[in-house]
Amino acid sequence: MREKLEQALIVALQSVGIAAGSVVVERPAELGNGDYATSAALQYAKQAGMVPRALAEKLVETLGTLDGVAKIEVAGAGFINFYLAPGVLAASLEQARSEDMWGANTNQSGKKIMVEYTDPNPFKEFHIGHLMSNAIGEAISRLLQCSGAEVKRANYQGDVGPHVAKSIWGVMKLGVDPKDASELGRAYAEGSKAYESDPGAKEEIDAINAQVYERSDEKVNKLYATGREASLKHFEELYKILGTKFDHYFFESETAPKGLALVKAHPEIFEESDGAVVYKGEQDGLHTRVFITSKGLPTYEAKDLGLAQMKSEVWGFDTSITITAHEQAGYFEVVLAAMRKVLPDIATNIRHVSHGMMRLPSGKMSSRTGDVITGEALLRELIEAAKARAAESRADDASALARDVAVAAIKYQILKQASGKDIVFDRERALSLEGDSGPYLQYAHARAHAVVERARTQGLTDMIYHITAPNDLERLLYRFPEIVEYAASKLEPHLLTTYLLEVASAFNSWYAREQILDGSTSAHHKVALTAAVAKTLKNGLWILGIPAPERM
RNA sequence: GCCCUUGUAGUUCAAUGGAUAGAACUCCGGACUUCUAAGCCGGCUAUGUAGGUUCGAUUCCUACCGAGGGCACCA
Repeated sequence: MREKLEQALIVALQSVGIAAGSVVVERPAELGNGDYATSAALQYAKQAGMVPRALAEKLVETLGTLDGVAKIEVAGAGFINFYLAPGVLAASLEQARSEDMWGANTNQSGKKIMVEYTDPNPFKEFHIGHLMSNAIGEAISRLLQCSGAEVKRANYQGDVGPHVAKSIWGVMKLGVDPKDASELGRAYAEGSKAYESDPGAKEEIDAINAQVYERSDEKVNKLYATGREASLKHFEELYKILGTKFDHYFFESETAPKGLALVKAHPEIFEESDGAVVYKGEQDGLHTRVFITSKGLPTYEAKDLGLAQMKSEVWGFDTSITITAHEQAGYFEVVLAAMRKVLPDIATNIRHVSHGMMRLPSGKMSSRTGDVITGEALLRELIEAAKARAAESRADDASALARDVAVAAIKYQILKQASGKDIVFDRERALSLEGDSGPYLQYAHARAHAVVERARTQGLTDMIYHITAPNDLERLLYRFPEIVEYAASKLEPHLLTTYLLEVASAFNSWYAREQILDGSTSAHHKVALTAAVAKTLKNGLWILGIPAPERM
């Protein structure tokens, strides 16, 4: 429809002697300004030698009547607003009501895309940053799936490296149980502190680090195997609650030897400096980074080269997207610059998406100092907060509902804002289940679902009528597929989140005004509209990775 | 010092270069013997500063001020 209007406008402009390469037809923010609008008249008024309003009127006259458009009018300084024909809206409502794939598109059809996210490290806490990466990564994966792409979810975990050595050292020192995942986080904090303050401990930890790579010490091997397994098992429980199912797991213990080999095979690209092997990023306007330490161990940089190679070996992707916090953006650029030389074919298909960080009002969280809110602790708190209400709800399983509501609350808080910005974590706000929140969307969905169910038991069929005067809700629903497309093209889930809030809000207002099951003939249409709302919210929430319970 | 991100109501966030800058939380005030009150209706308050580009700037450019992050053997 948009393209059709743009084409018609270009033709109309030509008739007044203006060769416009392109015109922009947009969605007015206010529904009162039509379903589509253009400011072309304002843009080209000068060129046409006319006042904007006169040009706009001239264009409207030239456009005449368009198929699917009920009304075209000039407004404001010279905007041209298009109002869709009721039949067009009715057709899309019918799709919304009846089609399971409502909202999906085929823009990325046939594309194979790997999305890597969450990336927690065994032996460390699963903190809020991982929750953030998980929420964003899952939503992006689903946006791409809804665009027709074949998506594989990947999780890359650091099971070797200094943090592991610190944790193992802490386990030995504190004598904690390595089978207990939460104790490992504590052990890590202990080891990390000692590493900085106690030279003796630093030496021991460095030794353990080498032993982990070489598997040379029985006791360390055993602690390592037990702790690694406990961590990974613990993470799986969280993924289950969060609704993520990974297709591929990569580990630093696997990427390390590959990365090491890649760097060593390219002495023309990497050079030695102070005993380490580095890549001079200055040649690309960046900075130098170490790929192999002076002790001969691969750093994260080298491992990432190995990872890229592994990824393309396990699955021939068209694009691989890595989602990390913004603090790694600079690092990633250097790795990518090096990768363009070492693995040029793969590097062109790698994309990095960075998001802001979760901050405490007091400042940055740090797992090294233990100043963190773990993802698990936060989820637990949220579930507790949701329990009282869930117990009074209509849900068959109150504890399952409490969990769904908790996941919605935290994910919504993350996905409602543009991904580049930091999120200031406010406990009270996160625990709030009202207003601009995930549960608000869930509630609107459950409500709509309940009405449709009731209509079914009454034997009332839902049917979209040929609308005479479309209301805001009907016009809003029409936009859903476009919003999904737009959010997918930008890899920005928040565009969908804010839209769903509008839909839920419009539905709640409408619901408060209208009696839906009023026994009149229009009840058929109102139930159908309610079903369309339910489907839109359900599909939209699915894309965001937020559960949509049917009863609350 | 250099690089990246970022400054919008008291607070947390929106606004593909457009129309009266939207929500929510907080606070105040309402409605309901009707399908779910995690809901609805009404009220208060905002674009860091100074220039520039443009018919039009929260959005683009420049400078300044503030915040966060990164910049050699951590991930």
